[in-house]
Amino acid sequence: MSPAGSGSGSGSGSSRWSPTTEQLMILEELYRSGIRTPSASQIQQITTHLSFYGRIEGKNVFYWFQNHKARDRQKLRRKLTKQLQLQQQQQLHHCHLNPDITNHYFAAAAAAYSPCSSTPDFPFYNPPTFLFQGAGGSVNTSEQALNCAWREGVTFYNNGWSTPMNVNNQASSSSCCTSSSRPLKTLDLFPLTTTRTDEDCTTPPPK
Amino acid sequence: MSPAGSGSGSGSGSSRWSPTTEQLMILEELYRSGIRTPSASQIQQITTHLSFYGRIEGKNVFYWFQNHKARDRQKLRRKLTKQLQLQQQQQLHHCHLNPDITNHYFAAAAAAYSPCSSTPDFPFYNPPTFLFQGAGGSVNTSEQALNCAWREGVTFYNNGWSTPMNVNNQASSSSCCTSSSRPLKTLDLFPLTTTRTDEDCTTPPPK
DNA sequence: GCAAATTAATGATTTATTCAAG
DNA sequence: CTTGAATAAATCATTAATTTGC
Repeated sequence: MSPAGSGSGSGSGSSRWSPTTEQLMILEELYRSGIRTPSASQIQQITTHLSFYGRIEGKNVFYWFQNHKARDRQKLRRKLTKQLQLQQQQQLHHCHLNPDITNHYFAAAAAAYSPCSSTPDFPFYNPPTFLFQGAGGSVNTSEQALNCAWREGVTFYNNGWSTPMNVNNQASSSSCCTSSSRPLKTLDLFPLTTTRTDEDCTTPPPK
Repeated sequence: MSPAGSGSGSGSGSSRWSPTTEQLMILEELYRSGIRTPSASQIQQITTHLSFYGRIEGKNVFYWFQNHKARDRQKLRRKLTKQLQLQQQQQLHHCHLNPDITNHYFAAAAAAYSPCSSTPDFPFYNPPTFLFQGAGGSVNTSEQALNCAWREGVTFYNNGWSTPMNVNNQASSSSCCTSSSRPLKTLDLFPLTTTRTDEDCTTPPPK
């Protein structure tokens, strides 16, 4: 899908972000590597990193993971449902099991766990909140233009979102609202070297 | 999770906000007066105003409206459902309608709209997005300690939330991350005079 | 080939549900 | 049991693919 070089935006002010292929690839890699609900600081890091490949904001990253997770789940669910129906039909056809037990949930779970299913992770059964560290936020945001205005993010109202955000990346440790001093423990989402370790992202701590 | 700091700097760290009676009264009045989903700047204003009566943060205001709206709705719904069931039972008893049509939704809607129902607003059928203005955000946040860190708000992770936030109110137009210049159109949520106009809040623009 | 029309993907918002403190 | 906080599900809305008639 989306061979769409999509010209990487270019067209400037389109109302909604559309990821460049590179951004998409990285996001998907992160997702595959286990990230599902990145923390605020992770989002910051990812955003900063991806902004090298084109215009992007934190909320885009946030939404992307939200949606990707949800739609993955939904896809899986749909598949299972279909599979289940088929099985039931076949069973009814074949050996005429008594259908009154209806432990569907069990069956579904079993189906989910046992068979092929090349995908390495079941979003559902992942620990919902991982990737925590005390680590604390207040990453030095590259997006200094960000409105501090409190909750521009949560209400989702576009009121103040359109951050100009120079597509420049990191640099600018403009301690805009940075709270005093922090460890700033970098999470190694993206290793600082250029080598792509490909597997180092966010191996979630046991919790 | 992460009771982490939370203590808002001050030692008083109870992990969750509980509104003072005054705060609650004001919030409820605002709710009654029609506010359902306050915009970011409204939240800022409300927060600032309420912070006079005790520790409070923007997210508290946000959540309060979210929950209040939702639970109002749910209460209404439950009431209607019950009412509906009663009616149906009675009807079945009385005139024995054929029950196979099952346009319950319709019935429910009808019931919701037509009869008494003293509550002035049906949350469901409110225009989902109102309270828009170009107005733009970047209110001069009183919470200068706010982490600009992008999305501390959206992910909801408490990572960086525990804003010290001096309970002082406005003052300090510490243009922390304030984007350049803005109209700062004050919305008159709280008229600067002491007279309470009681009806001036958020008459949503047609869209 | 190429736009207008249609459909499929998917970014962004809102609503419902769940968790847990008091 | 109430209610603040957080997440997941449903929904809306816009953009990209795709089709269709020319």
